[in-house]
Amino acid sequence: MLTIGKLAEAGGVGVETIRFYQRKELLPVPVRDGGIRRYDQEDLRRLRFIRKAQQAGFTLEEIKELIELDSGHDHDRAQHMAKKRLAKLEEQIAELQRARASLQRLAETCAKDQSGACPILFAFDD
Amino acid sequence: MLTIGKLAEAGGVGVETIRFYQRKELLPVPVRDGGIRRYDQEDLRRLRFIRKAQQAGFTLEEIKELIELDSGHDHDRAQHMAKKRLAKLEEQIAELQRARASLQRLAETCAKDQSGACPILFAFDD
DNA sequence: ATAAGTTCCGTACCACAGTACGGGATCAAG
DNA sequence: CTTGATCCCGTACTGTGGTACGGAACTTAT
Repeated sequence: MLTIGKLAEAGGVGVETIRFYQRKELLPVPVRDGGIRRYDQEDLRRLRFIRKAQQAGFTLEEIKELIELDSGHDHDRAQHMAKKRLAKLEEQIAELQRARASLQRLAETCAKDQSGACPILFAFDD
Repeated sequence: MLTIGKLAEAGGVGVETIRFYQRKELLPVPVRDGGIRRYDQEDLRRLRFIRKAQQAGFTLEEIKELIELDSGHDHDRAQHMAKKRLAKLEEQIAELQRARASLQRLAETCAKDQSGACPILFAFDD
C-alpha cells in the first residue's frame, strides 16, 4: 500500500499531478485509511499506462475513454482508437523526419557558408 | 503588396494569428498605407518560416531568436540551436517509434483475443 | 453614395496539462 | 509529546499558442 507521495514517486510525476488525474477521473479516488488515501499496484499500473499513452500522443480525454473501454471490454472501439492514433503517429513521425532533414541541411549550409546571412530563413524552402 | 487577410490566406493561418505573431514580435508591424498595413513577399516568407520551424518543434520564443540571429549573422549560435533541436528531434522520433510499436502490438492482441478484457492497460508494459 | 466586406485596436477568452498556495489534519521519528 | 514531513482540500495561477469580440474606420462593389 502506497501513499500519494510514494505513488507519485513511483510513477515519476508530482503529487499534484496525481490529484489532478483524480479530478479528471483518470485515477480512482481510493478508500481512505483514517483520512489518508492508500494506493495499490493497480493504481500504479494505471498511472504508468497514462504516461505511456500520453507518449503515444493520446490526450487525457482519450486516455480516460481507453480506460473505460478496457473495463467495458469494447474491443472494437479500442481497436478503432488505436488504429486512428497509429495513423496520426505515422504522420507525425514522417513530419518530424522531414523537419530533421531540413534542419540538417540548415546546419550544414550554415557551417559551410560563413559569409553573409546564415540561411535560416531559407532552410525550410522546400 | 498584400493586406493582412491575403497574407494570412497565403500563409495558411488566420488573420488573428498574424496579429498574434506581431504582438510576439515574430513578424514586423509594417508601414501603414492610409491606416491599412501592407505586407510584402518577405513577410510571407517569414510567416512560412515560422510555420515550418514550428513543425520542427521550435517554440515561438526560439523562432523569434532564430530570426534575430539571422539578421545578426550569428552562425555559431544558429548552428548551436539547430543541433540542439536536431538532438531533441531524434529523441522525439525514437519515442514516437517506440509508441508506435507498442500501439501496434495493442491493436494486434486486441484483435486476436476477443475474449476477456482488451489488454489496453498492459499494452505499454515494456 | 450606400451597403457589404476588411482592417484596426484593445481586451477577453479558450484548451491543454499541469503547478502553486494556504491552512488545517495527521503521521512518523526522536 | 513535540517537531517536521506528508497529506487533505479547494481555489487560483501558469505557460503555450492561439481564437473571439466589439466598435470604429476604411475599402470595394454596385
